[in-house]
Amino acid sequence: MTHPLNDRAQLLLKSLVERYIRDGQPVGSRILSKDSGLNLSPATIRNVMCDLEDMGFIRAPHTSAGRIPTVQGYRVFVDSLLTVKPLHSKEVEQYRAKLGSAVTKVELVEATSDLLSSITRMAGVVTIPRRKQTLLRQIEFVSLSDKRVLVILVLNDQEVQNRVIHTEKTFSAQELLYAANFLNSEFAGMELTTIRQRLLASMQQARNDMGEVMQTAMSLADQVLDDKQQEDFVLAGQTNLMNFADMANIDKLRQLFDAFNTKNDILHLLDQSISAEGIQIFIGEESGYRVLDECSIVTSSYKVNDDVVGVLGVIGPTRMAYDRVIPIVDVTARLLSAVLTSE
Amino acid sequence: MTHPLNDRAQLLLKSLVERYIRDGQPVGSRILSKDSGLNLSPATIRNVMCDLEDMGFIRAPHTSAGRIPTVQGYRVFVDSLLTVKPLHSKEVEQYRAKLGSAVTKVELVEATSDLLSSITRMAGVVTIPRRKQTLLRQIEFVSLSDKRVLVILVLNDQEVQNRVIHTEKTFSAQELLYAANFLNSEFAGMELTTIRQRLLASMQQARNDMGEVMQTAMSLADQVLDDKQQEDFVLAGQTNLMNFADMANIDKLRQLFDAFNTKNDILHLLDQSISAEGIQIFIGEESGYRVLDECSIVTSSYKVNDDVVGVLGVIGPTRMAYDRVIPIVDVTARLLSAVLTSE
DNA sequence: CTTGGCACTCTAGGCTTAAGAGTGCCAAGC
DNA sequence: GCTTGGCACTCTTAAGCCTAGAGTGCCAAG
Repeated sequence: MTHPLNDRAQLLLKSLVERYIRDGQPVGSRILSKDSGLNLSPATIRNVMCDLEDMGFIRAPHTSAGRIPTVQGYRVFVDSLLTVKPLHSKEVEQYRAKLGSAVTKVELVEATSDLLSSITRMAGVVTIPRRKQTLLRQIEFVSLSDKRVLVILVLNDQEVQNRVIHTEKTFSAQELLYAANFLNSEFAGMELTTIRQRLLASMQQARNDMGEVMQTAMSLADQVLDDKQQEDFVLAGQTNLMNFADMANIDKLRQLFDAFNTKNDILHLLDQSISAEGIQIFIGEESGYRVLDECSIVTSSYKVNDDVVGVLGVIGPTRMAYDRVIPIVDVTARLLSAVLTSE
Repeated sequence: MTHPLNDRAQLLLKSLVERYIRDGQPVGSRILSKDSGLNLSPATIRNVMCDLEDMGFIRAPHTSAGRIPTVQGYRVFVDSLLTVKPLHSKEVEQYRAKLGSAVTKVELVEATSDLLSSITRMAGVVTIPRRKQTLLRQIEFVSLSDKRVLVILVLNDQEVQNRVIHTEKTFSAQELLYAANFLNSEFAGMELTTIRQRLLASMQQARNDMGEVMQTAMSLADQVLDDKQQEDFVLAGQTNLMNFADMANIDKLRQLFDAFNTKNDILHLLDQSISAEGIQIFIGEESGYRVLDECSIVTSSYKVNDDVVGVLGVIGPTRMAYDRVIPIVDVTARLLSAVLTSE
């Protein structure tokens, strides 16, 4: 459907939202009359504002205040009225440099989150990138004290994971070396999920043919591969949110912070953006989570080699400078993708 | 020196502080007259309160409010007037169970921090335990892609550390295995600092006598051992602090949260407790850090095998229930020590 | 369709007032 | 000499009142 709004109404809505975002004060007809560029008297403007209110795009906090945007008002503004402020290339260069100085992957994610929060002066959030395909490069066993074995997985040539597993008997270093060699020769270079399937298959099929050590090696490997990658995100600048009187009462804010700590809700919300290309915006109650009622979230997915692997974004008050935040999130996502892909 | 306070003044100060901690309201002479158990009229009490004010233990927020304790007042209260509320053994058992369910060391520290914050409804903090003596159990090398080697250190039979180092040439798996075997046979079971010293010594002494691989092994090991353990702490329940109107303005609170994120100041403060036996308490400005002006911190060191390895504590408003918090911190420190020692 | 005029409504802030709490001091009493 | 009731005084808090100002909706004229 097209908007039931004529050009003039759209322009006025745009002016109103921009003005409100700038000043944080309800906007009245007089201000809008001067501000909009149209040469209309306040009375005329009032008529239009009345229509806009009927359609649910703006509302008056009380009789004699101006109007402020509703969630639907912001929505229209963001979807079809917004003029985005592109970033200067100088700034972009600066940001690129900041991300470039990160060494490990975790540092990179943290740097990105910091970057988002410091530029926008709101809260920045970046999910830990998923591994799209996880190739096993190498597996090693180290025997610890009795009945405990340390398993080291080298994945994708970059990442290292290790965990300790408990076994039924104590293995000698020889046995473990033997097992590792076998697994490496058999499975190195393959995908973890594939390996897992094959392991299961051969364990059932050929139970009797295998030596004891080999059997154990397989069950060890199976234990190790049997856990899903848990999702997580890194948050920066949450204290920035304490500067916004918008989220008036401390109690709301506390609930929000608790949600950051719990992580579940936020993760679910971010997950929704992972499938969508480009910038995604949740305004106020749109997110569906009560704690975020007075917040907006601007997100973008980011990629490695054209595969989406994570989401980043900014969380702030509904009344935020979308024209600035959107390009920031967009550019940051691109920069992060570039860094991850070039590695 | 002995207190310049007679018994009656002490009793009244005690009553006043207890009452103020309970209600959060300035305490007047009438209340104290009923509350203290002494059979004295408000007028008499007023005289004593006047003395207490002159000595700097209490003060009146304004002419016609009651009195509230000053930092020095709290100090006297905590040092010599307090009657501590011991915990029920049932509770202690419960706490022990909570800590017992943690698997890794990090989980244990987090559980402890959670425990402190959930019982006290304030913020809990636990430093990551220092390793007092670090025995090398095993060292392993895994060659990654070109010129990068993954080094795995197994320490104290429990801990595993790994890091990636960059080398000048690419080593074969054979070479690395050889090097690891050498280092293990030479140094397994020794302390890291000792190993480091010996490595340095033999590298200078016998440079020419050693094979190339051996030299590299040593320099690899040297690179790995050459980093100090960085201090850190785990914080839980910081949002609990948002419930205290005491730290009235959001701005103070924000500064405090920022200090939690920066970690430096808090770490320095906690460090001061690591040398002191038993419970340590910083009240208000005593801590020396402006952000903590309206907070008190109750800490205790904790041990592994009688060696102090860390500090834990609780951070809350100056007006906290010391009689409850002190035993909680004390018991938690003992429990944590016990769990760490028994491992 | 636009506009000036106008009555109306509602808020924010300033001012006043009254109630209440608590004090310090004094003089009387044990 | 300590204790106590009495009393004048101070200061805060909340309520009530009032006014200025902002903004509205509607209407009738252009």
